[in-house]
Amino acid sequence: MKDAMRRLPDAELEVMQAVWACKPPVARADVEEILFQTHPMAMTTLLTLLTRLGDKGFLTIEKVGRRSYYTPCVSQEDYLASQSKTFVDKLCGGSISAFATALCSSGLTKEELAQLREMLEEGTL
Amino acid sequence: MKDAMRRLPDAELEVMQAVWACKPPVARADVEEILFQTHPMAMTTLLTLLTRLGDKGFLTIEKVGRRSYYTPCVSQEDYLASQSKTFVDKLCGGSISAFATALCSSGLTKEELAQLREMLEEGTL
DNA sequence: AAAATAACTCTACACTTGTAGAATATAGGT
DNA sequence: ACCTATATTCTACAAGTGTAGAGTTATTTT
Repeated sequence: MKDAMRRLPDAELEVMQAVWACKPPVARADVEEILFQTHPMAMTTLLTLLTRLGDKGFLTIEKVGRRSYYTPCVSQEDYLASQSKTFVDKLCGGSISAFATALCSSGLTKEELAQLREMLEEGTL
Repeated sequence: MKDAMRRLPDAELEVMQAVWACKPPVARADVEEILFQTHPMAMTTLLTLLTRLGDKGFLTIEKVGRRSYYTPCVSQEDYLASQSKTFVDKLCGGSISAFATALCSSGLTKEELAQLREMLEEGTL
């Protein structure tokens, strides 16, 4: 489906996830508040990462006075779908059985694996 | 199961995959031959990557005269298991349903998804 | 309107990654 | 023992990543 999409580095991904968690358009302060729980960083660091995400085409940045507002250009669903494909292709060499084996010994609980199986069952989802 | 294991950068992963594809201990030339198909690189580049994999604890390097032999310290299965867990945790925020949705829209064929579901069914695998 | 404040951009720097030439060391032939 | 081919290590460098201080600009307060 989704064409291979550039993989975001860890810090940018965390910022992106915080943005996705908000109703757009998103202010820096919103993102900051969410990240405060999991990955506190200097305000300028956050702004650098937001700018880089804009450069990479993951966010649209709109300026109003001295404020900037950020809106995702890529949905979390599309990003995850793309990365899932990349995972199976690049890491598992395209082998579904290798992927299944990996999942079974990944440390996911039996319940989680059962849940996954069931969700895959429900057709196109 | 497996503790979170450092994620290998793309080039190192490709080398590691080539090493995994051989019966250990593996000589540089063996790796080179496999990589020639998919990712040709200068010999010294390959040697740099092998050394870095040694430094990171993914390979044991044994010298015999001027030759070096490489043996994986981490199995492909363990690495894949670890990265699968990381994928669900970090990218999907631990949500199996997000993961399932991602897989369904990843571009994997209906058949591949069915195969995955069936392999998850077979108990511990 | 000047001063204080707040938000963003610029600059910076250390570390990682991808890549490979130069230098070194060693086995093999003569 | 010497020269040569060759396998590995050193050195190097550009681009990417994580991080944040210094500088700039625009809003708010007095």
